[in-house]
Amino acid sequence: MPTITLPDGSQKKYDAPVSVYQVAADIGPGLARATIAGELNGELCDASDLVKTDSGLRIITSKDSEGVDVIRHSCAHLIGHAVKQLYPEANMVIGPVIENGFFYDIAVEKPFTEEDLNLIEERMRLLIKQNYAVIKKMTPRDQVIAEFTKRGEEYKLKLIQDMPDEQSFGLYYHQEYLDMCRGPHVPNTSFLEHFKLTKVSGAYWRGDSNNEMLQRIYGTAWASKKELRNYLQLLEEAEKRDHRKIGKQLELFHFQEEAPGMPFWHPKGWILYQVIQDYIQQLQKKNNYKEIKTPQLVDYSLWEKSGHASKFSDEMFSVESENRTYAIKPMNCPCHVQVYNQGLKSYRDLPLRIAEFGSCHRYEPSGSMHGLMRVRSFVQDDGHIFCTEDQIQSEVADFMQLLFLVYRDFGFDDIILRLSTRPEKRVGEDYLWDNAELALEHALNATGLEWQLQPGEGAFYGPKIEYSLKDCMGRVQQCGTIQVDFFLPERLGAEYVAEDGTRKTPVMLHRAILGSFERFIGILIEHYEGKFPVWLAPEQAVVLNITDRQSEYCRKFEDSLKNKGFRVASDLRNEKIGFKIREHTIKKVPFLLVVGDKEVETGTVAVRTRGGDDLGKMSLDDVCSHLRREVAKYGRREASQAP
RNA sequence: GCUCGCUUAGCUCAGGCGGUAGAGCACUUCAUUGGUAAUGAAGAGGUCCCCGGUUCAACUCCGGGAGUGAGCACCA
Repeated sequence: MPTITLPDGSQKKYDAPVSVYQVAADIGPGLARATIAGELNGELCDASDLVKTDSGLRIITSKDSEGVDVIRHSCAHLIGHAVKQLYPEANMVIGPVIENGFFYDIAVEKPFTEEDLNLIEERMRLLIKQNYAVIKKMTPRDQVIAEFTKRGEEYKLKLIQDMPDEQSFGLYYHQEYLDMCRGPHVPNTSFLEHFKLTKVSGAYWRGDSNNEMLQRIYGTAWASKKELRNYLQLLEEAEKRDHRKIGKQLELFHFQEEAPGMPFWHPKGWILYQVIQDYIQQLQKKNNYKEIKTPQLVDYSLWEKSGHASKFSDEMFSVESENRTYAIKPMNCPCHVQVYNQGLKSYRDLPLRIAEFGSCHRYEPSGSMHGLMRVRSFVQDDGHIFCTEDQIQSEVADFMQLLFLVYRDFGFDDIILRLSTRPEKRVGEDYLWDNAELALEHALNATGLEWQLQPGEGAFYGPKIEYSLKDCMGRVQQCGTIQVDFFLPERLGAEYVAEDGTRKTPVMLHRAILGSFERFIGILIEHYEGKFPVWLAPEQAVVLNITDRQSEYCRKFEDSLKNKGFRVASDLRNEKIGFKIREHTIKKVPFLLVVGDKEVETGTVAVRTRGGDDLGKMSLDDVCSHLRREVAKYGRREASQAP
C-alpha cells in the first residue's frame, strides 16, 4: 500500500506497487509522455521501476538536468545498437555520460573512419525513428555472465569481474541489442532525437597507456533541437576564436618545425607579452616580492639533489659540455633555494618572497602540445615564498587577494577554487600536513567564496590550491596555484635561525597567478577573440589619411600620441579610406583616427572604434584622455569594482 | 608516447584513375587622391613537408621520418 509524496507535497495512495510511469500518467497524460525516469527517495530510477513502499518521488523529464543525462546515456547505448548491427564483430566496452554529451569505447579490429561515423549516426537515426521501447530486466549475476559469454562480449565480462559483490545487474534490451548498465535509461528511443556524433578517436582500455587502444566515439545530445543547435554553434564559435588562428591573423607569434612547441614571438605578440609582464612585475614589486634571475643551465647534480631528476629525467632537456651534463631548467624552484641559501637567514627575514620570470623548457610528449596552451618553452610568473609554518595562512591569504585583483583586471570574474589534500604517497609528518591543510582551508574560508575539495590530489610534497577561471565561452582554465612544500627546502639545505637560536627549515610556497605567459596569452586571445582591451592591444590606434594632403598632419599626430606613451601607427598608403578601415578593423585595432581636410583645418581627428561606432571629432588632448581612460580600465568588466 | 587524419604559392584552399599544378587574398609595378569594412589593370611568385623504394615517368603509389590536428595517456 505505497503512499507516494510528490515534490509539491501532494500525496497519492496506491493499493499495489505502481510504476513511476503509472504515477506520472495519473498526474496527467502530458507528463506521462514526457517521463524519462524518476527520482525515488533521492535515487534515480527507471520509469518502469515499481514503487513498493511509501516514498518520495520526483518525475524526471528532459527539462531536468538529470533527464538530459539519461538521454545522453541512452544515446551511448544507441551507438552500441547501431555499431553491433553494422559491425557485429565489435566488442562494446563502456559508454558513459560526459559534459555536454557521451561516448562509447569499442574494441574493433579496424579503427573507425569518418565515413563509419556517418554510417553509425545514420543507423542511430533509423533506430530512433522505429520508436522502440527500451526494456529493463534486473538479471542475476550468473545469467548475465551466460548472456554476455554467448554474445562474445569479452569486455562486458571483464567489467562484471570488476564488480565481484554485485549479485544482479540491470540489463537493457534495445531490440536484439543488449547492454548492461546501472541506468536509468529512456523508456523509448523517441527521446533521443536531438543528438550528433562529433568525433572518433583512440582511447586506452581502463585509461592506461600500457593497455590496448580502443575506439572511442563521441557524441552530444540535448533535450531539444534548439539546445543542440546552440551547442553546435558554441563549438563553431570556439573554433573561430582559436588562438592559433587569431595569432596568425594578428601576427602575434608563429611555430615552425625546427622548434616544435616553442613559440617565435612577433613584434605585436611580444608587446602583448611585455605589457602583461610589466603589469605583474609592478604589482609584485608593490607586494614585496624580490625579483631575481637564475641560470638557464644548471648541472644535473642539482636536479638529482632536488629529486626532480629521478621523477622527470625523461621530460628534461640536457646539454653536454666540458664533460658535464647540464639540465636546461624545467622550473625555477631549486635555483630559488640556492639564492635563499646565500647568507645566513634569520626568522626576521621571513617571509621572504622571491619572484622570477624564468624561461623554462620541458620535453613535453609530442601528442600533448597544443598551440600556446601546452608548449616546450615557457615563462611563468613564478614565485616562491620562504616562511615559517605559522605564516602559511596569512601568506596564502595575501596571495589570493593579489590573484583576485589580477584576474579581475584581465576581465575574469568567475573564479573556481580547489583545495587538493594529501595523497597516499607523500613526504612529511602527518601533523605538518594537518597544519598546512588547515591553513589553506582557513585562507579559503576567509575569502567567503565557495571552494571545492579534491581529496588525495595534492602533490607528494604538500597540499595545494588551484585557481581556475571561466572564459567567455564558459570553459574552465586552470591558471594560478599555490602549493605548500615541506620537502624541497630541507632537501636543498635551506635553513633559518629561529628566535631561540636553533636552526630550522623554512616552509616553501610555490605560487603563480597567470601560470605560463604562453598559455595565459592563449587564453586571453580566445577570451577576447583578439579584440584586446586598450591596455593590452599591441596597436591602440591607427591614424588614417584620406589623401596625401593630410600625410604630414597624420605623422605629427602619430608622433604626439607616441610621445604620450601610446602605441600608435599611421597608415598613409594611397588606398581608399574604406579599404584602410576594413584592414585595421580586421586587425582589431581599438581606435581608427581618420584625417581629411576638415580635420586638418580644425586640428582634430575623426574617431571610429573597431566596433564601427563613430565617436566624433576629437582634438589631440581629447584623444589622449580618452585613451588614458580606456587604458586605466584594464580588462575589467563594467560591473566589477575597481580596487 | 599511442590511434586516426592532415601537410600543394606569404595566407586560405582547389586539383589530378602516375605524364612536374590552379583560384582568391597578400606582394611588385602602373594608373587612380578617393570621407568610414575590399578602385582598376598588369606582373612576379611552387623541391606539391623530408628521405628512400616501385616505375620509362612520382606531387600522386609503397616504406620510413618530421611537423601538425582531434582524442587518449602525461603534465614537477
